[in-house]
Amino acid sequence: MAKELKDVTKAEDNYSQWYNDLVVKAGLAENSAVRGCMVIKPYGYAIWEKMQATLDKMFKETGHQNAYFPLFIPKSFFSKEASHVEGFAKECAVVTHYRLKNDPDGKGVVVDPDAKLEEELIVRPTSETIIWNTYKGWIQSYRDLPILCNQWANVVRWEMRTRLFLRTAEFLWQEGHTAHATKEEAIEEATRMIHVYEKFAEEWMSLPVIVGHKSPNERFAGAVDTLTIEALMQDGKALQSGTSHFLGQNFAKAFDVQYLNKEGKLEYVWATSWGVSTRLMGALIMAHSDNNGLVLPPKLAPIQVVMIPIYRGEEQMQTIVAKLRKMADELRARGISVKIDDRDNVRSGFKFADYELKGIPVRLALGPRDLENGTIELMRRDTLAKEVVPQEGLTERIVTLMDDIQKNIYRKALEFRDSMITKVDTWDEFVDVLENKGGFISAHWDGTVETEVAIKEATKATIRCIPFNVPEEEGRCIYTGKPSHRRVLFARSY
RNA sequence: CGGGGUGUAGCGCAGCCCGGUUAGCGCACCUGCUUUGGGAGCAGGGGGUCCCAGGUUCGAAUCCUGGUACCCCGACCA
Repeated sequence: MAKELKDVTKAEDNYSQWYNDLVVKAGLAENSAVRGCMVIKPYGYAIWEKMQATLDKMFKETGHQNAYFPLFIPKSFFSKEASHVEGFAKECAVVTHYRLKNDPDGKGVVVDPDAKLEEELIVRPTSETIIWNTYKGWIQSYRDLPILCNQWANVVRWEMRTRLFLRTAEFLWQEGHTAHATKEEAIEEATRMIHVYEKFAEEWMSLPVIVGHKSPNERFAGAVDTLTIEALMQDGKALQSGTSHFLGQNFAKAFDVQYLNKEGKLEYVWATSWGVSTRLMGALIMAHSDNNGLVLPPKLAPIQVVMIPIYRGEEQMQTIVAKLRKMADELRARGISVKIDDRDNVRSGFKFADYELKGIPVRLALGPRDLENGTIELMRRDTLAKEVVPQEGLTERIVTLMDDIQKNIYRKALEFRDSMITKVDTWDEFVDVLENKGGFISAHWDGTVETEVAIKEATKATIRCIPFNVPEEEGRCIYTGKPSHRRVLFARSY
């Protein structure tokens, strides 16, 4: 069959090809004509919109407001924070001219050399610099603080290698940028927001994540501390799914943002920034999908219930569809999104397969047999289990089922994730687990950047995070044998 | 930027090595009939700058040279 997916369980050697295939066939996105960019198709965008709406609400509940800052950043802004420029310089798209003209030698257009910009503009890879340049004008006194802004935007990072959703040249995201009077308040904000992401991942995406600190080498360019949520994909690779940075006074100093405190003394402002992107879509797809396609958690599924009439002849179809409409209305009244697929140009078997591919949580099929018996066939996508249930009480059953499915998907992902955290105390074991099992490796590390880099070079594994809740434990570094006070999590990652 | 692969109908591909009628197959699409409880069947039909440019040749999808795009694997990264 044209739409058949490869077997995911046999895809270890090329999981990313399988993933790509799924994203395209499920109608989420496709590669665009522009290098490294993607087209997000309506179905994929509908999922992203649900994510957006939920996150946006959570941000507002924690006191934040939305704002918007320019797409273009003057080049000089970038050089103001040294480690920031170093981190992003290699992947910036640069605007050098502002006009085209007809090609004097013939067809088409060329860049007009007379239209060269005095100062080049960078297409934002992230907005710290332009925002802090703006905040400078907003902040004079402690009464102006805190500033708690979020921006929904696109950013561009000219990556060498791209993958749909996980790493595209242009991607959609939100970036929160806050300014505070004290260090403690900024740290509290960064911590609060990583927990917002944690809650969103676990409760909406059914995606278990590990929350912790990034190691110095993995830290955001310009941050004092980076907090992260790390998820595990089904191929055993980790995915950084959201980050929240404590920026210290680095950007305040770079952009000279000071405020007058109650005592009349000038002080530099403390900052945070935090973001999640369309990469979350990749996490959602890679964490839950199976050989039949996507598996969407009900809270993020654009369509939660699909109804398919089974019929012979026009007359029977009318009767069945009318019955389905009534059921659909009842479900909608309970806030459940329902689609009735009464197309008669495709057969029901095709529809079944197609909605499974798209990950619709619940499928209902109503046919002549059910009309006689007062029943309906119900299938849940997460387990693929089918049962024939009475029409009586259907709405209540489905309301409960939505919750069940949401939790079951989470539980399944959690069991897998936990089974893929391996405690390791020797280097041989470390290498063996990486090669043959994958997943997170909980091991001791001497705390130095040199060791971290050496391990990365030897194995491609990086420190994904130093979990918040990791217990103190004396041990010896897996690589150097030097003393260590706690385990950290290593993994190969996307 | 290095290594590998692929560009032929909307999609997936065969044909190329060994040049030769009107370029072919599956899916999709259109029309009709029969079907419809797990990806329908039959019949008819539409759709092509064979990636681009140059060269060899009586003749190029096929051979040669150069370009280009995309995919996979690395390095870089959310």
